Amino acid sequence: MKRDIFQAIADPTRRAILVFIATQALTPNALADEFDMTRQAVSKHIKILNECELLEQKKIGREVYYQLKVGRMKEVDKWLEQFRKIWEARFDQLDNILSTIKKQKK
Amino acid sequence: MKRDIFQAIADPTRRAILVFIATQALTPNALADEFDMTRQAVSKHIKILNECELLEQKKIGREVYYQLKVGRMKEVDKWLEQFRKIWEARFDQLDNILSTIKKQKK
DNA sequence: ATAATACGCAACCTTTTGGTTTCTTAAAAT
DNA sequence: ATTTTAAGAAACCAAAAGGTTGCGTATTAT
Repeated sequence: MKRDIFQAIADPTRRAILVFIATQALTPNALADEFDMTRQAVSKHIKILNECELLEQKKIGREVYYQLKVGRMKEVDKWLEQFRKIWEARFDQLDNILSTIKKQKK
Repeated sequence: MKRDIFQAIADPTRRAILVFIATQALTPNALADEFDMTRQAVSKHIKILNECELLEQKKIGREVYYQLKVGRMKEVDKWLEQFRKIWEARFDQLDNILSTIKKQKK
């Protein structure tokens, strides 16, 4: 289904899950307790995050612990970089649109 | 429809549009030329980006020029910060999951 | 004055999303 | 040995997403 990390973080529940498992490993049930939805719904989100390779998992007995593979977040950071360059360089952001239109006109 | 910036950047076409208008102001028609879709489809994306206050616009005659309000991207950057802290602090990322499970157990 | 162009809006259609309930399997507890 | 618990998988459903075509209006060109 060709999912990417941008789609993964688009959903607010998924973003909340990511924050939860950023610093601790949790099971689907533990996560479901935190949100007002069934475990299966949470599991679906986990599945999506997993497809994006955002998770580490460790099975202990019948429990599965999931944790964020935090390094994968760098992908978003990297995409953002191109804009960061602009907002850091641009002091007079106001009326910038005027100048860039002018540039095109000539 | 309660859209936020994370949903705005979830769509690959929209991400491409954002890059295009980051450094220059463009009209919907000019953008539609760049993508394999109708102007109306592009306009819908623009509408969504606009709802997220990601755009500046300037009407000149019958043309409307859109440009990225680049500062709004800081919102994503800000969200990423909590993870950046972690990936910068964590040298031994491998087997981290083991230690965080252990922490819970005690 | 008339025709052409740029744009936004609305109706419509198909696919994807986010949730549910139900079922099965594997491990743990009694 | 039997029951309970954790979790993934499947079937199903309503709502949202992403696209299309067609229409109305404002501005520009002839």
